[in-house]
Amino acid sequence: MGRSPCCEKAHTNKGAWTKEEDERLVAYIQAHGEGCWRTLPKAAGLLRCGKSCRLRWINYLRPDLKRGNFTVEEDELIIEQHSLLGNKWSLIAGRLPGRTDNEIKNYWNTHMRRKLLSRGIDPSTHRPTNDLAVDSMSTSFGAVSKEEKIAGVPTCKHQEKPI
DNA sequence: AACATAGACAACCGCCAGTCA
DNA sequence: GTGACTGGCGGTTGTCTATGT
Repeated sequence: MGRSPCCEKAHTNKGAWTKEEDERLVAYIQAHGEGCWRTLPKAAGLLRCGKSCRLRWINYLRPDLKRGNFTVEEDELIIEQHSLLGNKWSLIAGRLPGRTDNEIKNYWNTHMRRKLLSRGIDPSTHRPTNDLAVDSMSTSFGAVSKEEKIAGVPTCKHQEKPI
């Protein structure tokens, strides 16, 4: 069928955001709210894709973000939530005020994986690493079945979204 | 001092699900 | 009921910095 691209790629900037772009985006959102991401870049005078603006705002520019190191309590909460939810980063982020899904995902993939491995725990199954051979296929997290969702495992869409 | 490697994190890509005409 | 559009998500990549040799 061929989806239409989310934006005019030929006329959009890519890569790292400049300070000026950040300022434009923040100023626009403070004045008009988040609104429609597709039209926002044009309205704000940014040569960026709407998705890119959304990501930049959510992951970096939002005023309620708590930046800096994760606390021990946050570490433990992430491990606990990951063992329950798997790679549902947005859900985990919803339980950590001021943290974003991207931040948690990066933190997991760099720090936490190694931390768990050093404890002898497999980061994807939360089982002892020497206990892995058995049914490792069937216990993979991140692949939540429709049945599981219907049965009450919270879905990420439009739920528990941090503002 | 120069280079190589690893670590950290920002940003992009493709897919999926919800909404609406 | 159907298809297009949009927002949102998770996986992956790219780039910059720190550390080791």
